[in-house]
Amino acid sequence: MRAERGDDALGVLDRMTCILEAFDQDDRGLGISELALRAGLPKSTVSRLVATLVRQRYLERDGRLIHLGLRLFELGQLAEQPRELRIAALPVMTDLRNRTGENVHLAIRDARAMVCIAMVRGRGGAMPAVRTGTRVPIHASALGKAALAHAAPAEVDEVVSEELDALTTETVTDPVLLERELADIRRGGTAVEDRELDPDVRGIAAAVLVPGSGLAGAISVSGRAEDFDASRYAADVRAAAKTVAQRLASFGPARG
Amino acid sequence: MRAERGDDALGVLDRMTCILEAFDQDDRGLGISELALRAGLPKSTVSRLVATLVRQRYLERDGRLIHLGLRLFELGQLAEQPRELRIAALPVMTDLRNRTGENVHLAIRDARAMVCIAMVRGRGGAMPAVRTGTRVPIHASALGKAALAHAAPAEVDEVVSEELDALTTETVTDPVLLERELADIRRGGTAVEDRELDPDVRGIAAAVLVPGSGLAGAISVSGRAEDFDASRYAADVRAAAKTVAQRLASFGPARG
DNA sequence: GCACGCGTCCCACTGGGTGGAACCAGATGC
DNA sequence: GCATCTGGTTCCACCCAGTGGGACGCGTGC
Repeated sequence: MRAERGDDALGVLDRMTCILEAFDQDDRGLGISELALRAGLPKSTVSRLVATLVRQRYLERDGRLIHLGLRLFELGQLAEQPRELRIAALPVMTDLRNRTGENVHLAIRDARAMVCIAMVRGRGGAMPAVRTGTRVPIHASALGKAALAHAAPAEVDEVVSEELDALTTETVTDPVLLERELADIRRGGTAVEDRELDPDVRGIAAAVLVPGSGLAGAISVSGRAEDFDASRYAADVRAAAKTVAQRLASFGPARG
Repeated sequence: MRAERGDDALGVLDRMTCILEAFDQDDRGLGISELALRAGLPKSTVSRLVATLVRQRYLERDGRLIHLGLRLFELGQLAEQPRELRIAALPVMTDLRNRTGENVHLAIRDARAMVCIAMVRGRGGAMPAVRTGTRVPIHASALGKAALAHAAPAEVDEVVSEELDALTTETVTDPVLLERELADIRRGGTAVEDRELDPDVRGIAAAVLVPGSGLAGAISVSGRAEDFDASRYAADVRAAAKTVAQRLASFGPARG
């Protein structure tokens, strides 16, 4: 009954990962047994490791329930890539949201997904489709398509070749159509998305491209599908992305 | 040349902590040697552990430079306490910022500090004194005082008895004065702060108190010291805190 | 060229980590 | 009341993952 990982040479850190991984979006604390089950580890091991992790403050414990700890949140905020981008982008995002009144998102590409690292809520109170810290599939969002359009052709092929799953009836899953769309994005500078991620949301995004060091992320404006006119915001989004890139470049020399 | 921790029975997880702890606010990546130095661990050990942590994606590596990884950011966002509070508070914060036009912060208490978990930038573009993920001393901020006022008397004593350091000339460091102020806060429902944290910032905050389960955090409005009138926002801040508490309570039964 | 600093690899040693089983605590039920 | 169940902790003999000093290789600068 070993832990279920491809390569079964697992050290303490791998076990720890299994434990931390076990938590997801929306559970309110797990007990040791449940945790052991999800992590695929013996209860005694989990009990011991959890005790250590609680001492280290990566986990918190409230009676029998275990939670991810505040310390983890703090550490996460120190992560460089999101931190720098967020600092560069926040004022620009706020400005963009003031101009448009819509929800504004900032995300970083990670493999086949975009990780949302900041958000400013619009005036309308439209429930944002994406929350900070969550991932969205790269092919099914304006953010993702904007980013993907500026990836190396080989990478694009790799993403596109894989089976693209449809999140709504509108999601573009045809490789050819998607590639064509990416070409348009490269030309026009913005990517649009029409109910491809959430049946009630539309959006428009632009990539944040830093001259020396390439793609840093993407920024988007989105709102309720009924009354959202993407074309109206294109210029603003493009300008915002450019400003963010400039600010980012001015902070310090690109790394790598 | 052992790692410098009070109790020197250190396992892998403790070593890992030493490594992750080594990163701070504003460095742009560390080399193995520098990291080993800061962590107080042998270079070979650090090299090996870092390799593992990179595999686990807690760290990222870009040539010789090591960074905290995106995965850590994602995990951190899953931490329950900040997540729930943030979800409950964000729309309310946005609304509060629209009413006031000033920077709005949300924080959670942790021992002698307040950890900022969300922020909405004001209209004025005043540089916020506090960023998401950072800590501010509990006695030197509106957020902190609002929270502290609702802690158990024993806890208050514990905090107050310790030496309180002055961050500016205005920071309240006298225990007696502070206790008196806390009493006022309990009475009036809001805490004010006048250049006590940053010589150019003033603010006002209210505690988010959830009936069954006590203090969940604090919410504040702050702005440039010159033209900031705390009293004008008192009612709004109080109302916002109350709304957040209600939303939080409505999400699910209190834990613990 | 030589010396220096940085990162990785090697390898004999050992104690931190393991996990099944026993144990304990509280809740439920008849 | 006793039996039972579920969830968490502790025990302890076994052993392999992790250790770290030192050798090695690489790039850099004097």
